Parts: sequence; structure tokens; C-alpha cells
Amino acid sequence: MSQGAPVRSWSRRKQARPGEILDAALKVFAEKGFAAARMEDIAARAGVTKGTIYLYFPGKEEVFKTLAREYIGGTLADVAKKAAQYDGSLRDFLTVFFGMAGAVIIEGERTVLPKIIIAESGNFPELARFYREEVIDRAFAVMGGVIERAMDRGEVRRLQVRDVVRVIVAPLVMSIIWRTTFAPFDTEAFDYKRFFATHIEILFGGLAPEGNKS
Amino acid sequence: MSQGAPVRSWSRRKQARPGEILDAALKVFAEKGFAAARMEDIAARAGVTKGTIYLYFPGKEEVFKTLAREYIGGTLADVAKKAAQYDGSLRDFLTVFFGMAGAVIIEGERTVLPKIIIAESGNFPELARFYREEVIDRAFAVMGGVIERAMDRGEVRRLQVRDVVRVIVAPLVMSIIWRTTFAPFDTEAFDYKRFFATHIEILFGGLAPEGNKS
Amino acid sequence: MSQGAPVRSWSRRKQARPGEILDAALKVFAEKGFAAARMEDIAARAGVTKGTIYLYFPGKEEVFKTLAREYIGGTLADVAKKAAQYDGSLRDFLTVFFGMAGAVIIEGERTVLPKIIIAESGNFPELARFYREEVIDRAFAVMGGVIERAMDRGEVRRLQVRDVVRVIVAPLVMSIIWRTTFAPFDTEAFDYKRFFATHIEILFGGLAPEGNKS
Amino acid sequence: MSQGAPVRSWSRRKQARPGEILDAALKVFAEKGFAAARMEDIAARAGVTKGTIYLYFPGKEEVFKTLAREYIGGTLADVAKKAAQYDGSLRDFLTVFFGMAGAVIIEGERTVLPKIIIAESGNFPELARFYREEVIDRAFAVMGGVIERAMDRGEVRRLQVRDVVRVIVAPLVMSIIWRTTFAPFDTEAFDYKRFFATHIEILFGGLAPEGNKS
DNA sequence: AATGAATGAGATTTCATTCAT
DNA sequence: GATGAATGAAATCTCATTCAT
Repeated sequence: MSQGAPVRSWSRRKQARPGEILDAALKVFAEKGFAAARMEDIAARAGVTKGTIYLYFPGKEEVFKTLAREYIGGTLADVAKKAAQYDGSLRDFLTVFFGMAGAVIIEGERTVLPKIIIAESGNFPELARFYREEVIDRAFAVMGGVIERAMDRGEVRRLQVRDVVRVIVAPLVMSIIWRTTFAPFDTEAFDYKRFFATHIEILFGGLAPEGNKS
Repeated sequence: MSQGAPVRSWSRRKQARPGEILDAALKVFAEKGFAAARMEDIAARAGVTKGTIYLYFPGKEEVFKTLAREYIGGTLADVAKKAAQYDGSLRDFLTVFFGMAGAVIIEGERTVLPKIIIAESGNFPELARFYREEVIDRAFAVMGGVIERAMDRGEVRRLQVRDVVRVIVAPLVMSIIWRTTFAPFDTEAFDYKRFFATHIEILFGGLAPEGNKS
Repeated sequence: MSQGAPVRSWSRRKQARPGEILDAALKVFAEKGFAAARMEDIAARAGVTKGTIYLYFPGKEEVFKTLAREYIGGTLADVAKKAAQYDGSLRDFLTVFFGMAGAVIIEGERTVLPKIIIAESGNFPELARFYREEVIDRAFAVMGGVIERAMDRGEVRRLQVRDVVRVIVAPLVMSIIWRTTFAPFDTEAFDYKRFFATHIEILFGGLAPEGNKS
Repeated sequence: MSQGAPVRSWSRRKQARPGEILDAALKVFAEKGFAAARMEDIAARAGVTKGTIYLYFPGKEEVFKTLAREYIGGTLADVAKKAAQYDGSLRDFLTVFFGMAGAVIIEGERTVLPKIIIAESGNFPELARFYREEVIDRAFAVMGGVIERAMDRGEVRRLQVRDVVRVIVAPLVMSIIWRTTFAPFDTEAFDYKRFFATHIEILFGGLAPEGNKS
């Protein structure tokens, strides 16, 4: 504080505020949806008052949109880059992939965004489109590339790549929904890691017992 | 009321009204969510005026809850009963099951309810619980029974039943989400039937090429 | 009620409402200006509640604009038509004209509109322009025509018509301002009629005593 | 100020601040009215920030009132003194008077105050009263004195002095209104000097052609 | 002396709900 | 049974004012 930089303390605060507000908004929107979320709730959770939000955002809708846009880039770009360069086996790739995904879901903070997009797609179609194009289509393309290389390599058999991607990803989607919607009513904690392990097991071995492949 | 009195035609109308309102409400809630749905929208879509809704329901919340409760029983009970008695092969069962599911998704009318539950689980946790207990847990139990019998029969290998159910069901959940959220932005129509076929193929054969089972 | 016309009473009310609201708004806007006028004030004066205004107008600004547009046409069109056809002496014309104007000012209801336009010209320049073009320019043109004919006839001497119109009209403008701004503080009522008579006397006789014309 | 003491520049600045703020406020109030004028606008135009205004004035209302009171004294007192002592002809007096008035109107800076008073008379009746008593009544009294002496002298004929004052002043009032409200929409600049010349001409000669005095 | 981030009272606007017709 | 004009609580948003820096 008393070091060289003559940064006044409210100046540091000003830098941090938008982020604090977005963090608070993420939670409130995830909980109530866009329409039922009150600016006052968001403010309170961010530790400020209504008015303060308007110093940083022109209105509720822009808070929401900023949130949806902002929270995407970070996580995804890195993953995509690594995946695109990956050249090990598909099974190893998926093991690592679902390992990371499981951690994210268990932690639970960031999984609310997809839920928000799903819930508000009717009210903000442009956001759904944005998410679809910037996140989903890209992720599917990267995953599709990994699979295609596995097919070329002979690691897995040739099937419609588009469908295979979805079959692989579906349990992840389902887990996100589960976590944000039904998990609160679980009597015993659901074991996402074991679930993903079973998924991979079935993916690569099928359900049929050894030697009985249909 | 239950007497022999001659039923006049507007009386039949009266009987039909609540259903018409619920049909309208389903669409509006699916599109906008609970909070953003206006009673006037629902009324307009049902071909009546705002006031009329209050003749049949005490308020917006009750319309929503009735909707959520009402639309569940019908479809499911029958399916569950048939499934419980089913004793053919799992593969045949799933083929029929996903055939029906595909038809429902393509038609698209009834798939909005899960979306509503997901979107509003924060505002109506009791509904999410109800749906979870009455629909999901039951459906999972029925499906689990079918699988367990297949395991007993030696048709499929022994794995955690709970996880297997979810792996099987996940593409269905994903398709429902897709249909209600992202399908409007599809450049070419997504082929749900082929997707489900690929899913079953992978389930029973795995991804690995013949003879390479890991 | 039981007469021929099946007009339900709230139906009659609905017809009358917009007018009642505009009447109320005229008074409140004249008193407080646009920004300081509260929708609740307008509603209260119209004998309704805030919400009702929004059944008839999309918002405060539209109430204001409707008011400004609506209240103009009626009075002016008739006067203009008569004036354009008038072919008596200018002096008689002005005597009648200021007689009517005096009555309007004393009554005081309609003089608030010009004041509103003046006060809000900064916030609603498009209204000031509208008023200028539709009211003032037209009125000046009509008056200019009457004067020109009087010059042609030799009743009055040739001077810049544009300026003469303004000299003639100025005391009227001043009276309107006076009435809406300073009259409340008059210790004795100002006699607009005598003022206008003096004005006409000076117009036609000049200030100089008989025989001393400069 | 005119002393020998070395005046540091920020000290001079401090003295100047209230004046700079009032200058800025005058323009903003004239443009938007009291209620719609934002402290931030005034601050920005004065080249300071909101907070600074509160170092010199207790609040918005006081800025407004100070403005209204302050800007009156200066100009008027001098004029009044000169006019009271004036003993030339009325015509010469008015020629000089309107010459100065024309310059003030064309320059346009100071004419906004009357407009402000008119616009806000409803919200600040005490200001309207103050203006009426301190400015208008005094000005009318001075002008009335000049006219009365002209009547005594036989320069002009005997008419109600009160009305004559208003007839004389009306074109000035009108020009002030015009300038602040409608002039922005002029296609060609209005010539206030010629207008005033025509006014004086009519005042002293009447409208009637030579020898036809009615 | 000056700043500008933060506050919160108060305005506009929306819409579920009521009720006279 | 149905209507739709009217209500008023509750939300969003604005901006005069405060105060730590």
C-alpha cells in the first residue's frame, strides 16, 4: 500500500467491482432466472447497493449478457487448444477430459452458466445462438477432430462422427443438468467420477459381456 | 353435478377450458419461463381474457404447478407399466424405447416440460423435488429393473446399474435440451433417430473395432 | 341502461378517459413542467391511479406529446379560415381579434400550452419546431395576409409586413406570459381588454398628439 | 484583488469558481429547466466534478436561486439610474433603449434568465414573485416615469401609462421568447434591430398613412 | 480544494389480480 | 361464465447528495 504505486484504495476497488458484481449476478441468475432476479439481490450479494451496479452496467440485461459472454472465453480457449494438439489415444484423452469435467461439476461454481443459457434461451435467443456458435459448435468441432484422428489411426471404428461426439458428451450434459437441478434432493451424493468411468468403460467395451459382441 | 341433468354445450366448453388454458400456459412458460410469462399471453393463446383464467385457477403459480403435476402422470404411468412387464432382450427394449422417444422429441410438444422444470427449479424447488421423485426416480427404477434382468439373463455384463441407466438415458436428456434450446439455430435438421441408433450401436458394440476390445 | 343503446357504463368511461387524462396532464405540466410532473399527480387529478394512464398512453413522454399536438388543431383551424376570408378594415379585424384573445386569456385555461412549449423547448425541440411551423408560422401568414390587403387598400402605410405582424401580436404574447407567470402576484387584476384597446389606439394613432406626427 | 499582495493563481481560481459554476448552471437550466438539469451537466460545463459544486453551494436549489438573484442586480441597477435621470425626448430614449436591448438579444447570453423564470414559475413561485417585484415592477416604474414626463412635456398624448409601458415593452418580451425558443428553427436570421425600428416608427407615427389619422 | 465511488430516496413502468358489468 | 377497466404492489432505473481519499 505504501509502496511506490500511488494507488488510492477506492481506485483498486473500482477495478474489482465489475467482477464482484458479475460473480454475484451469476449466482442470482442461476438461482432465479433472469426475470425473477432482482437487482437488489445481486447488489446485496456483491456487498453494494442497487445504484452501484448502474455505475458499471447500463442495466439488468447488460449485466446478464456480459456475464454470459465473459464467462465463456477463459475456460474454453485453453482446453480447445490443448485438445486440438493432442495426439495420444482417444481413451486416454477421454479419461483426462472427464477427469477434469468431473472436478468442475463437483466444484459446481461454473456449471450454472449452461443452465442459465438453457433457461433463458426463449427470452434471449441471441445469447443461445452466441453460446451455440461460440461454445458448442467449437467444442464439438474440436472433439470431432480428436475422434476422427482416432478413427484414422484405427483406434475406434468408423461411425458418424457427429453422433459419436454427442454420445460421448451426453453424460456430461446430463451431469450438469443434474447438478444444477436435482442434486439438492439427492439422499446420497452422486459419484460423478465413477459415473464417467462407467461411461468410458461402456464406450470402449460395449455393454455386451466378453466374447458376445452383437 | 353428477346427476342426470342434460349437459348443455357451453357446459362441455366449461369442462374443456382448464385444459385449453393449461395447453396455452405450457407453451408460454416454456418460451419465457415462469416470471416473464404474462397472464395476458396465456389468456390470448387460450383464446380467452385474463379474467377467465381466474375462474379456473386461483393464480399464476397454481396454473404453473397444476401444469407441472398434470402433464406428468398420463404419459409415464402407461410406459412404466409396460416396461415393468417387459421380458424381451434389452436391445429390443431400447430400440423400441428410443423409437418412441425420438417420435416425441421430433413432434416437440411435450418436451418442454422438462425444460420448464430445469429452468424454474430455483424458484420452485418443491416442483423439482416432485418431478425428481415422481418421474425421474421412478423411471430410473423401471429402467434399472429391465437392465438388472438383462444382467441376470447374461445379455449384458455386470456394471453399476445406477450408472448404466444414466449412460443409456443421457442422449435422450441431451436431445431434449437440444431440441428446446439450440435446435432453432440448426442449419440442417438434426437426425435424432440416427443419433439414437448410433447410441445403441455403441452401447452394445463399444467404439472399438471388431476383435480389438480393450 | 335498459334503453335502446346497450352501452355499458365502463364502456362510456373508456371513451372519456384519454380526454380526462389529457386535461389533468395539461394542468400539471403547466404548473410543474415536464420533468417535475409526476404521473401520480396527473393520475390523481384525473381521478384514477397511475396504472390507468398506461392503459391509454405508452408513457409520460407520449402523454406530453399527445397533449401538445392535440390541443392545437381545434382552435386554430377555424380562426385561420375566417381570417383568410375576412375583407373588412384592419382595425375592425384587430378589434374582433383582440376581443376574442382577451376572452381566452381571462378564462385562462388554454393559455398554458404556449407556456409549456416555451418551457420545454430545450427538452423537446421537435415539439417547439412543430409548434413553430404548424401554429406560429401559419398564424403569422394569415395575419400577414390581412395586413397586406390593408396596405393594398391604402388603409395602412407600407412597412415590412413581417415586422408589423410581430408588433401587432407582441402584446398578446406578453399577456399570455403574464397571465401564466406573474398574474398570481397582481395586487389588482390586470385589465387585458383595456390594454388591448390602448394597443389598437396606439397602432392606428401613434403616440404623438394630434397634429404632431413626427 | 487590486492590492499589492502576490495573489497565487489557485487563489484567484478559488474566487472565480462560484461564478464559473453559475455561468454553467445558467446555460444548463435554460436548456433543460430546473428538474431536468443534472448536477453532473453543470459540473461538466464548469470544468469541475459534481462534488466541487457542493463546496460552494448547499444544493441544486440554492444554485438555482443564487443564479436568479445574482444575475439581476448588475445589469438593471445602472440602467434604471440612467433612465431615472434622463430628460431628453421619449423617442430618443426608446431608440437608445431598444438599441441596447437589441444588442443584448443578439448576443443572447443573458436573455435566458427570463425564460428560466417563466418556465419555473410554477415550481419556484417565490422566485417569480421576487423577479416580478425586483425587476419587472421597478423597470415598469422607471419606464413609466420617463413616459409620464414625456406626456407632461406634451411629446406624447395622454393614455393609461401602465398600458403604454406594456405596449412599448411587449416587442422586447416577444423577442426574448423568440430568441430562446423558436430562433433555432429560423431559416433566415431574424433582424431584431429592424424590428425594433419598425416598432418605434409605429409607436410614434401609427399605422395610418400621413394625413389619414383615424 | 477537489475528486468520484457509493448511496438511497423517489420516479417511471409493469403486470398479477380484482370486480362491476 | 366471461369480460376488460382499473388497481397498486413491486420492480427497474436516475440522480442529488455524501464522504473517504
